[in-house]
Amino acid sequence: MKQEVKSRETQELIINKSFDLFYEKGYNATSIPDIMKKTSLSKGAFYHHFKNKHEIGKKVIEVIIRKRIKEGFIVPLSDINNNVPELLLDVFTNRIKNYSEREKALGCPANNLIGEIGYSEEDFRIILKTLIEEWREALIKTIDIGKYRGEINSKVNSSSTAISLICAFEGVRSVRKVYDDDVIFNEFMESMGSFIKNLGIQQVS
Amino acid sequence: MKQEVKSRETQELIINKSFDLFYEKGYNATSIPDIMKKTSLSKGAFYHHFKNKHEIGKKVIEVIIRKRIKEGFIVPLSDINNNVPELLLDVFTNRIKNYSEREKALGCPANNLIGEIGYSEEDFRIILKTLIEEWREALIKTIDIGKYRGEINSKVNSSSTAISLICAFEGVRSVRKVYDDDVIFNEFMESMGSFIKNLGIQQVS
DNA sequence: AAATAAACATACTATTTAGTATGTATTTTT
DNA sequence: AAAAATACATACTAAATAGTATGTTTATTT
Repeated sequence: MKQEVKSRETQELIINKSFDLFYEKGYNATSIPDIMKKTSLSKGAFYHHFKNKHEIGKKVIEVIIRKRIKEGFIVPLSDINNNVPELLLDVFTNRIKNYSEREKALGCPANNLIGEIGYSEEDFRIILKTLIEEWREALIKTIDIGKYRGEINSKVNSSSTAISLICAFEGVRSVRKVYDDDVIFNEFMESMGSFIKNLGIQQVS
Repeated sequence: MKQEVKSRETQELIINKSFDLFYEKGYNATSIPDIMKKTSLSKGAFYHHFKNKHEIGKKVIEVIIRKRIKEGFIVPLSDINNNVPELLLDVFTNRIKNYSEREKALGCPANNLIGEIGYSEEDFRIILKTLIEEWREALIKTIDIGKYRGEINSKVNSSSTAISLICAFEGVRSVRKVYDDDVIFNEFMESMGSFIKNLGIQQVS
């Protein structure tokens, strides 16, 4: 029992530190020795718990990145007392203001990983796709609730709107990475704001 | 004179093949030996023409990626006989349909590179920022022309709209990478289409 | 045509890397 | 309490890597 706890703690430490490094340096640029330095553990510890680098990559996506998307973008949508456009405005614009300088400069961990995978690393692609799908489904549900309540125009296509919100958001976090100020975020929030507000009024066919 | 031509041709070959590899495998995952295999040249040739890997990275961004953005997204905007919303619709949605399977699967080369750079590689960041700025300025001009002609609502913020278009577009090319079909593109085009059409009509304040 | 310089090729070094083999201390099981 | 298994650490191997040093051939200059 005591051993089980220790084992889990070690694994979590390795996963967390791996995430930090992948986020800062990228997946390919991070080596196993890099991870071991950060954890103050040995290579023996790593290979006792994980099969190889690919394995820790998968775990980081499945556990850490998934948790971040869930807590940052899916859970906040369940605050259904709030008006739906307000909710979307909050999740996709207001929250940007609270990002740390580090988060602004490093962008979205999921998106960074997507950028790194080419034809290779098919495993990563599939897990990341699942995460995006979970996010998208939650958004569709929220938009549908908005329609039902009359807060969102019934002509709005929930599915395509959901994808556009995700894409625009991932896009701005990516583009922001090349800037060293918040101009891009501020401009984006203005335009995104009117896009979301427009969901409530009559659309062009 | 003959030598000068040969030299330039060799450099161009190395730059082109490097771009192909960076696009397919990513910058960090591509080694100098990888590049040399693709060009059928030797290491001596590489280091005769370029100082190091970083140098070729810069050249690829400055020359190839810049050319792609210019030809693909800036030049088409100068077709000012066309109605501005139509022009934007063409550049940001219709053209997606003509992408090859390879381009769909690999996403946007510039965006992939942005994803890979963290705090490191400050040089790349600055060049990429310049490219985005050039793109943005061209878009702002186009939108302003649209306003002047009455094709775009005067209340539209040209600058924030330009950034949003770029972000959304980069975002969808990124998100598309994790899918293996065109569903995301199609859904995006619908929503992006109504966003652009909305630029022509009355906005919510 | 001799001297020079440019355009490469080949062979090497030093470092880093993923992954393995083998050890040891600590738990857990029997 | 002995045996076995777990959680690591240390020391290694083999391959890959960026970059250099030193050729050799071809073009250019004098």
